[in-house]
Amino acid sequence: MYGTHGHTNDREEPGIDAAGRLPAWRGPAILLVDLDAFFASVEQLDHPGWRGKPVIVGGDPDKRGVVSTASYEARVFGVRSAMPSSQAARLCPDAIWTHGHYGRYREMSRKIMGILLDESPRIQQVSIDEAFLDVSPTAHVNEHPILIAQRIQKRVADLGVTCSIGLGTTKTIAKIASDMDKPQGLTIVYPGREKDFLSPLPIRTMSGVGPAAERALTSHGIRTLGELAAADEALLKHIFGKNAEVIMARANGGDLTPVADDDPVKSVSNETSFAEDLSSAEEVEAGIATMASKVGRRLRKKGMRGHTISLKLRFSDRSIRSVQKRLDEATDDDLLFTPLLYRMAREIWEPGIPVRLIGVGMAGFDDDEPTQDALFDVLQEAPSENDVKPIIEDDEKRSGLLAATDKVKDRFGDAAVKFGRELSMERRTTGSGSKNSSDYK
DNA sequence: TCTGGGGTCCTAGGACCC
DNA sequence: TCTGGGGTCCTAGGACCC
Repeated sequence: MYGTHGHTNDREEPGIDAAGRLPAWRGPAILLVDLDAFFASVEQLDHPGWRGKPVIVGGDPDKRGVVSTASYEARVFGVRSAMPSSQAARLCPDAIWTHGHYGRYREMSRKIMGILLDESPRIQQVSIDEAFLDVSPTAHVNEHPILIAQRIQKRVADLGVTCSIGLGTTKTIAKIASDMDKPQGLTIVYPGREKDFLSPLPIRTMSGVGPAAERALTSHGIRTLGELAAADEALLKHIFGKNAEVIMARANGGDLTPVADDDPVKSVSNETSFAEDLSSAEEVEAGIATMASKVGRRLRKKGMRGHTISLKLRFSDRSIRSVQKRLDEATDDDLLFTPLLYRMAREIWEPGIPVRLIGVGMAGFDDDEPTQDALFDVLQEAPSENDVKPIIEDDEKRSGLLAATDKVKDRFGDAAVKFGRELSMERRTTGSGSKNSSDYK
C-alpha cells in the first residue's frame, strides 16, 4: 500500500528498502489514466441524491437505445456499456436513467486534462476520459512515477470523480494494467517484468485484437499474448496485414510507440438510429437533411471545409451500405450538399425499403487551404457530375441564412430551427445522447 | 421491446495515366 | 498485334477503439 487514496496493486513486488523508499525506476514510465465510470460519476457528483444508487447513462430502452455508462452500483446487476438499454432495464429495474449531459462531461474532462498536463507536458488524450502520460525520469525531472500517479489520483479525487491508473514501460502495458483494478486502482508493472505480465493474458485484452482477430487467432490455437508473441509471422501477416509487426511487438512488451500529441481531425460525422424504421422518400430525405445540417453546423463551428461527403444507411436487417463522393471544392455548407446526398441515397436505396439508421459524414480536409470564395466558385463553375441544385441558389443569401440559424441553434438548441424537409426527428430517434462509452469492459 | 455514436485505419478493386 | 505493369486517385466495406 502506497497511498491514502485508493490502493496500489503491485503486479510484481518492488522490494521496498528498509526505509520504505521506492526502488529506482529504470526505463520509460508510461501512465494510462482512465476515469472510472466517468459519465455516471459526473451525474452522481451533480445529483447528490443519486450517489450510492444505480445510475445508467444511455438511450431509451424502448427506442433501440444502448447503455453508454453504468455506475458501479448498476454494474452489480450485470449492466455494462454497449448493452441494449432494454436488457439493462430488465437487469436493473430500479436504475436511475439519464440521456447524459455532454457539455458538462467535456467541462470536467478539460479540468482533469489540465491537471495531467500540469503533471507532464508529454500527454496524449485518447478520449474524453482517458489519457497517456509519459512520466519517464529525465535529467530535469526525476520524481518517482509512482508518486506522480498517486498525486494525480488525489488531485482528480479532489474534483469529485475517481480514476484508475496503469503504470508500465509501454503504452500497451499501461493500458492493460489500468483495467486490472478499478475503481481508483493503481496497477504497476515494473521494468523487466513486461513478459511475465503480458504472456498469460487472453489475446482480447490487448488493444488491436477485436472479435474478428480473436476468432482467427483462436482457430489457430492462439489464446494468450505469450502465444501471440511467439506465433508464426506469416500467419499474423495474414490476419493483421500491415499491422502484424506492431501487434507482435505489443504482445511481447517491446512496442516503443511514444506518447504523441493528438492528430488533427480527419472526419466529422453524425448518425442516428430511429426508434422505428423509415421507409418513404419524404421520411428518409428529412432524416438526411437533419443529419446534414448537424454536420454542416459542426464544420462551420470548427472552420473546416471538406472534399468528401458520405452517406451511410443501415437497413432493418442491420446490413450497411454507404456511398461517398469527392467534391470539386471543399465545403461546409449543408444547403449545398444535402441535395447531393438525396441523389446519393438513390444509389443504395429505393423508397419502400425500411431504413434503421442514417449517417452523414465529411472528410478530406487535408487538401489545400480552403479559399474564402470556395463556395462562390463551386456555384460558378461549369456543372460537373456531382453538381446538383442547392436548396437556395444565391450563395450569399444561403450563407447568411446558415449563419443566422447557427446563432439561434447556439442559443436555443438544434431543435429551434428546422428547414422544410427536416421534420422533427427527435421524437423518433433513440433519445440517447450517448456518445462515447469509454469505460467499456 | 436486441444491439448507439463518433471516430481512425486498412484493404481490395476499378479507373486512369504513362 | 490479344496483352504488361507501376503509380495514383477514388470508392465500398469492414475491423477496431472508446
